[in-house]
Amino acid sequence: MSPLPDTAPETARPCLPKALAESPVFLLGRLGFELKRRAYEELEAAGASLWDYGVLAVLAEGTCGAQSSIADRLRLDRSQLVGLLDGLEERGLVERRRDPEDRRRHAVSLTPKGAEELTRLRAIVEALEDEVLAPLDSEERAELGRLLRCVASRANGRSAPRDEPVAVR
Amino acid sequence: MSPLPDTAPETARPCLPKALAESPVFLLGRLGFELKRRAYEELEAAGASLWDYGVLAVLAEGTCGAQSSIADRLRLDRSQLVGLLDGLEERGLVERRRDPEDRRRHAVSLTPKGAEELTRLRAIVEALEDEVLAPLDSEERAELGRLLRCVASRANGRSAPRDEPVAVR
DNA sequence: TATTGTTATACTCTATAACTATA
DNA sequence: TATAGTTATAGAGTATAACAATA
Repeated sequence: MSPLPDTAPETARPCLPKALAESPVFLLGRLGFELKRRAYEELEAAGASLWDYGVLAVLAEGTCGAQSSIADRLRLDRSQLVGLLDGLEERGLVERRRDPEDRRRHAVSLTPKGAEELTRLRAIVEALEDEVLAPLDSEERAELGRLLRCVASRANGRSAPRDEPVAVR
Repeated sequence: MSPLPDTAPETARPCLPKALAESPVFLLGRLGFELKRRAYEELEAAGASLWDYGVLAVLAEGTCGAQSSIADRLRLDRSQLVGLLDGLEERGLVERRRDPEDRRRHAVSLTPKGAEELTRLRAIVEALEDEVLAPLDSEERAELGRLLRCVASRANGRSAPRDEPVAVR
């Protein structure tokens, strides 16, 4: 009605347009993005990166016979992994050793110190998880998890059949 | 057991470590990120960007009395908005006109062509939505939407009280 | 010649800081 | 002086390409 008053009414509180705020996909995208940003931020404050966390988590499931297998699992480019492993190795969290049978390869494994670090980082991520999921009771959390896994499993199987980077961060 | 065979068994199919793949927050982050990437990609193929979509969606709810109000709603920096509006204006989708009462301000509004474009882009996003949510029946979709809104509303109210960028993309 | 790990380079997106014109 | 819009610059993150060693 009034021609553009000082503080326009439609922008009194900065909020997203309904069309977006109600779209599940938009919400998913925004939440996910924000979440990653926060995880990144908090891990960084703890002296690590989200990628570090991913790498350590992969190695916790067993030594990797080649660096590229880590990269593949995280859908990370090999060249990016190099720097990450350099940092982790310097900090004594992982160990690279040449494969005597194929001297091009490096077997990568977690050191005891690396396992400790993973525990520490996991605690940080879990705290974030608790905080973000706080508005949901345990039943709702389980349901959300189920729905997400359902969506994710298809997205994995179909939308990234080859080399589409999915990016842990 | 066997010392690092050619294709290490634990990496037969490149998949995420369980610790990550089962974490709802990690799933949320990954899905959201991937989703945004795809939306960005598909809109770009249609000659627009995710930001364009956001800006048009904001304007569809009414003329904005100042560019900064658009930026605030999308949690986008003012300086970034300039280029976006330039592009949209060149394409005749939005209109900038000086506010006669405060000549520093530009009122921004959607043109009829812009409204059409929004419809077109919305269709693209909705198609993506359908595709991604395909594994869920309509009841599950509604439930997912409910849970996400629940989590998001708190995240908005709490985690970004001031100037934390939440980024449409 | 193909592959593993590595290094170097370029590009995209975003964050920050200046600048102008109005108030 | 403060604010709206704009422009310019720098940084992070990532993608791509070239490279050396080994197969």
